[in-house]
Amino acid sequence: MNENIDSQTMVKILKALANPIRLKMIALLHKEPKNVYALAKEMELPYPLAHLHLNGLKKLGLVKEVKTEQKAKGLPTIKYYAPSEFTFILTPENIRKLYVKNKGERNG
Amino acid sequence: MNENIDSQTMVKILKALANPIRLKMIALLHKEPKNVYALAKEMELPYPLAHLHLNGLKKLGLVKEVKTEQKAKGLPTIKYYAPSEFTFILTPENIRKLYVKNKGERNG
DNA sequence: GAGATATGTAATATTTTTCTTATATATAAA
DNA sequence: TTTATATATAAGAAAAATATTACATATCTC
Repeated sequence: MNENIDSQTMVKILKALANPIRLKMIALLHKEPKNVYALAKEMELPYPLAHLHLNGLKKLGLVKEVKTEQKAKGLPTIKYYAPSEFTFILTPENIRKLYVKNKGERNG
Repeated sequence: MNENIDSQTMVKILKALANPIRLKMIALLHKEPKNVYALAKEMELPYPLAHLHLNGLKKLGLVKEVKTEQKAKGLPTIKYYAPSEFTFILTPENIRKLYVKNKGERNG
């Protein structure tokens, strides 16, 4: 799956994705990077709610700021987000591996 | 990812896996099929809680009954569970596909 | 000036999830 | 006869997640 991720982190990532709003956000941002305001409009959500959900994804590194734009001085910088290029392969075997502690394996 | 699964079902599956107890259950059952009582003891959980969590996984088809055993007549049948052989590949692209409605594509 | 654009946060309220306690059944072992 | 084995469910309590409302800032268009 993903390099040395532990079970607690995996639970956090799964929790982040296990929500209809956040999952759809990933889908929409993958189609085209968007700012929170545009995302909120498109999804018909109040801005603070959209901001809250996108923030959760951002904190876990599932989405990233990919571009900024300032239309005029004084106006807030518009921030465009896109999903990061994650790949999580969920199988019983991979889930089991999350609990096999990885004692810092390295070459050298 | 997985044959014609829709976003709502995916959210349910992710919710089921996005819990430390349920995720560990999958890991433990993958190592070796177990009954709920044994699982509860091993995880140091009260039986009703273990039963509750395993039931959630069972309802979604993430774990299955693989063997039953009755030690004596009158005694309850011991039910052994193991994870089903699921594979969910989580990528932004696969998540996007969840929202592209699949108009019953078939051959013939 | 009102409404739309655009950001962000805090406080509260609501809803959902999770956990505990209690109930019920039945046998074997100590 | 108490404890351990083994199942299952329901009710209520506690905790966490989710959603709303309000606030603060700033410009542009109508």
